[in-house]
Amino acid sequence: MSTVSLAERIYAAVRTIPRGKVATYSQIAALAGNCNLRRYVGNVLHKNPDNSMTPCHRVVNAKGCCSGSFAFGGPRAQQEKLETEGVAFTAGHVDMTRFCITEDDFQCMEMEMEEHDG
DNA sequence: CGAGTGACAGGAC
DNA sequence: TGTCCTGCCACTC
Repeated sequence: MSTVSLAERIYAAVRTIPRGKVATYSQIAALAGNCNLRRYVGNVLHKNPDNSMTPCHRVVNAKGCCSGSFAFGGPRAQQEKLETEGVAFTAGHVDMTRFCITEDDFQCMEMEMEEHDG
């Protein structure tokens, strides 16, 4: 069961995003245990933008862009980080058809979550 | 029109 | 107090 707080599970979910992929808020929320937490995901990421510990640059909205209004050091930094990992940008946003996590990735992430959670 | 989304804001416990 | 959840609502497809 959950031995950690919900916020920590959200971070853990973000950390399980495979390199070279991105995930949406809904997917992170689902991974954390409740798909209705999608609002809380953004909330919690904003409250703790410690991107050194949590690769929040791999978290984008459903369209594949960062919010635009706010990001750790600007949307530009997010793009550069992602490009370094192999995530290509198209017309200013991530090509979700290629870089959004798949169901396969999702299940791997769930297993990793269990390992961390116990 | 309905369904999905959200880097918010605020209420509930 | 902090953590969790949920509403609103404009926007997109």
